[in-house]
Amino acid sequence: MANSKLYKGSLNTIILKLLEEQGKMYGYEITQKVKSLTKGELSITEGALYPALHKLEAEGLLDVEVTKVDNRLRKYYKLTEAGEKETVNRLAELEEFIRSMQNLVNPDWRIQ
Amino acid sequence: MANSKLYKGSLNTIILKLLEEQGKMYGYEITQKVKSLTKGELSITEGALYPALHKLEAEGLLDVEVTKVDNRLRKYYKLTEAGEKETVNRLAELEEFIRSMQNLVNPDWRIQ
DNA sequence: ACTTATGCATAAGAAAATTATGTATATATT
DNA sequence: AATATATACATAATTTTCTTATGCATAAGT
Repeated sequence: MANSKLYKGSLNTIILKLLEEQGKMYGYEITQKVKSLTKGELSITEGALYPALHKLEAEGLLDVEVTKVDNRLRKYYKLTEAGEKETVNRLAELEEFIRSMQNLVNPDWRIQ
Repeated sequence: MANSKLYKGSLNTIILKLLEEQGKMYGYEITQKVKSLTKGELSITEGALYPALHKLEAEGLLDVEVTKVDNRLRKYYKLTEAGEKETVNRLAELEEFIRSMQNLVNPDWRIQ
């Protein structure tokens, strides 16, 4: 993965944003969604994703619902109320960060 | 620093980009430049900056020139030829990364 | 039969920061 | 004159956040 080193620190925000958008998702689904949304540019490794989900749950930002589909386990995650609030904050931070990065590396870019 | 956790992985690219732009810079100057360019949004800590400069130098991407100004030490860094080539690659990667992140967190954004 | 996809998880290690600390000189403030 | 802030470098200890490797299990494709 070309950009694998670059998304450090934003994984949690990506997870929260996707859950805000999609309502509920399970781990494997998140990895596939990120791949498709970024046309393969970013892939989340399982070694990063699952610990991140567990931590967000421990922090009270996510709720889990375990189900079985086709005889296989699925753990659906969704935002708690606290998670919804926190998502707003983290997204604002990430967007501000992206703008700052753009100012640094390409001051000519403009956001419409 | 609000966004301090978010630029992980991009510090080296930021350094290279600034040196490409400015020709030569010293460490303290880089910290101030990043602050001013991002209106205080990003600040590079010294504990991150100096090891990064040393590493880039060890990799042959930077050259150093030590001078004394007002009886104080300054270490001016500039890109080597290898550094100039690498800067192009890393900037392309970072820009691609930024676009990917935008697709994830705000698909409505467009780059002009 | 074998491989790939789906789905979870964790441990070991590496990378890249933060935080804390240290040294030293110059300038501004009280 | 004393003190604080700014300038300028550096490194060690620690933490955060990944990657890589490994493991288990079922389903679907070849």
